[in-house]
Order: sequence, then C-alpha cells, then structure tokens
Amino acid sequence: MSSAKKDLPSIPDTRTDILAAALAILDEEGHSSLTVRRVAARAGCSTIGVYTWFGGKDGLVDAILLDGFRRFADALARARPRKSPLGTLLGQAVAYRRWALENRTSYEVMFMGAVPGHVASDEIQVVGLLAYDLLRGEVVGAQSRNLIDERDADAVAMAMWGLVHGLVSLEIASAEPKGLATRKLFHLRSFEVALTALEQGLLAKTAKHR
Amino acid sequence: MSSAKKDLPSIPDTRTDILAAALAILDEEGHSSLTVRRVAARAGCSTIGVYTWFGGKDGLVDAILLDGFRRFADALARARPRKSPLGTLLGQAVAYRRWALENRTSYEVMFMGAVPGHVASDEIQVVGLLAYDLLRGEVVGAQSRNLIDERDADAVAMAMWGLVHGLVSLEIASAEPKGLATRKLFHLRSFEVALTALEQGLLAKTAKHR
DNA sequence: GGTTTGGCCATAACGGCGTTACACCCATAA
DNA sequence: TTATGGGTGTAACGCCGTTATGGCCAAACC
Repeated sequence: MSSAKKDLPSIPDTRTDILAAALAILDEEGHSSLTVRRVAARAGCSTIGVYTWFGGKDGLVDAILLDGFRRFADALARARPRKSPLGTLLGQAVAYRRWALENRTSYEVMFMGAVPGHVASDEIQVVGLLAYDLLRGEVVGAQSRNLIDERDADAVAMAMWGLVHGLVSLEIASAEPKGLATRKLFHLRSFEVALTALEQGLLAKTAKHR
Repeated sequence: MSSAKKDLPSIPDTRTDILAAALAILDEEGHSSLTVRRVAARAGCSTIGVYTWFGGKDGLVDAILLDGFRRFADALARARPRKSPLGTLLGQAVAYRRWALENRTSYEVMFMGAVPGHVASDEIQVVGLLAYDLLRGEVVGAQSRNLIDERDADAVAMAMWGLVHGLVSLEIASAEPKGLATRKLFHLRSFEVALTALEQGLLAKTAKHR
C-alpha cells in the first residue's frame, strides 16, 4: 500500500498550482497584476479553474491571506525569545517591520487593502486578529510584572500596533521599488525613536505617582 | 464692465461640473464607484469630457487630491491656536483624526491608496508633504523651547505622523459604515493613550540626564 | 456490458472598466 | 464664404471578473 502512494506528491494538483501561480505573480509583478486570467494562464489552466477551486477571485485572495498570516505569525513567533517582556515587545516590533519590508506585496494585501474590491471572509478576519491577541497577551504580561503602567491593555496594544503599522505603511508607500538605502536608514531610525519613546511613555511610574 | 460679468458664475463650466460630480460620487458611493463613465454621466457629459479637462482618470484624481489636501490643511490650521507647542501638537493630532473620520473617503484616497492604479503626479506629492512640514516645524519649535528632547526632528515628526496615521487607518479599516459608537469610543481612548504616552516618552528630561 | 451520474474543465460570451480613433458641430478668424 | 480649431458624442479596443453552455471522463449503478 505504501508503494501505491509513492507518486502521489507528483500528481499535478490544480488547486496548488493556481495558488502558487498567484503568489508568484504577487511577488514578481505586484498586486495590480493579480488578475484571474493571468493567474490561470500561469497555472496552465483556464479561468474556470479559479472558480472551481476557490469560488472566484475573493476566495483566491482569502487563500493568499491565509498563507500570508501564517508566514507572518511564524516570523513574529521566531522573534519571541527575549528575557524581559519589554524586550520581547521591541523585538517583535522590529521583526514586524522586517517581515513587512521583505514581504511588501503580502503586507499590502493583508493590511493595506491592496486588492481593490476584496472583502475578507469572516474566517480570515479572525485569523488576522490572532497576531493582535498575541500582542495583547504580552502587554498584559508586562503589566502584571509592573513594567507597564495599568492602563487599558487593549488601548496599549492598539497604540503599539497603530504605531508600528503606521510607520511601516508610510515607509512602504513612500518607497520606490528597492528604495534608497539612505531612506531606509532614516525610516529605521524613526522607527526606533518612536518605539523607544512610546515604551518610555508607557513605563510604570513605579511607586512614584499615587 | 462689471455688468458684463454678473452672469459669469452661472455659466455651466464642464470642468467644474465634472469635479463636483466626482466629489459627490466619492462622498456618497465610495471610491469603488469612482469610474470615468459614472462621473461623466453624473456631470451630464460623455466620458470624453474627463479626458478633455483632466487628461484622464489620473488627472481627475489628482484634482480630487488637491481639493482634499486643501481642506485637510484648513482643518489642521483651524486647530492651531494653543498656548504651548505641546498642546498644539496634541490638538492637531485630534483634529487630524476628526477630519479623517469625517472625510473618510477623502482620507482613503489621499493616504491609503484607495484608487487602485493611481500614481500621484510629482506636484501633488509636494502638496501632500506641506502638512508634514507644518508638523516638523512645530516639533522644532517644541525642541527649541526644551519641551521635547533633542532627537532628530524628522524622526520625531515621523513618529507622530506614523502613530496618528496608523491608528486612524486601522480605525477606518475596521469600521463598518457608520461604525458602532462603542467601537468609536474605544478607538478614541486608544488614540489618547497612545498620543500622551508618546509625548511623555519624548519629553525633555530637563537637566536631569547629562 | 451499457448507462447514468457528477466532478472538472475549455470556449465563448456578458457587462463594466479606462482609453482612444473618428467624425461632427459651431463659434471665431481670415 | 471659407478655414480653423476647440469641445464633444459615438463607437470601438483591450482589459477585467464572472458565468452559461456544453464536452470530457472516471466512478457507480442496473
């Protein structure tokens, strides 16, 4: 029975081909080239394949998002091991920026609405919020260790997410393809200044006030 | 000679009609309904009018952007009179958010790339950066009065812009049309927490450090 | 075996998009 | 009277997402 399976991995799977073609087009040509016709041509089938396997362009983009969120979460998780919760938060912010810049088109689709008419399915939106829950959890952890003051954890988490997302999306929007190194350095400095200042401002005023 | 002018304002100006139609469609139906055909139909001319007066859809969107940046700058300027530079900065941030939420579709086109294929002309990009220069000027002012520490003014200005833009764009992206009041309140609280924390972290440690 | 079913697919079309070639009107200038 | 040229409508081109139609073919049934 195992011998009957041995060539299974080489069976051409239309669904896999289409998704791979879509990711390749997104990476190589940008989101404006992500059309059903082009994806189908690259996958070696007709446009109808996208409808058979994904229900349409929306479903295909949902699959792209699912893949993106998984890779994004992996990148953030890989940046976790730090000693202090504050160090972990800073490290994750840096990892967030690095991933966004290295996966620019994915980030644009995931967080900047780059695919014009797309509305993500409810399921996908839930997956997208997992990273936020991770962040929130670390904020609560830092608060419980009295490293961050006692403000609303959601407000603090949103502040961090908003700052990181805002800086990253401005950087992506202002970057010519393969942006200048000096510009990149400037954005990196702004990023560090902003994050350390925000964390400074959130530090618990331990037994100093009230 | 003045009597010869008296009916000039009532002359139907195709260019004005088209721009007004585009702004109305953007406001009433959202950016996905902003098509050349629809604008022309609402303006009472054929699609060719958009090409005669604006050179195409890109030119029309540029005109929309110009209008948007003007109204945006007005709203920020109207929020200026505060006593301390820090109060001014905070007041402008609040005005920024208020304008973005009250002019959601404009903000999406101006700062979130809502019109799919659009690339703003160089001239328009310069106009868009005027608001940034205003912000930077106030940062420098606050630094010269020793209210903000001596970090790179551009980095500080980018930090503020990034935070405000990030929170606002997350709020816009997550808001169902006419979003729930509770959600709005949550975002307002996050906004205030984030801004005061950032400013706290940027405060000059007056004669305390070095 | 023959027949029916149903999953998968290609062709060709529909309506909508941005854009443009072409012909037309018509006020002005010669 | 004729010529010019700016503003315009019509109709088309090549894209887009989507779908109706119908063919193929392996599995399931009589």
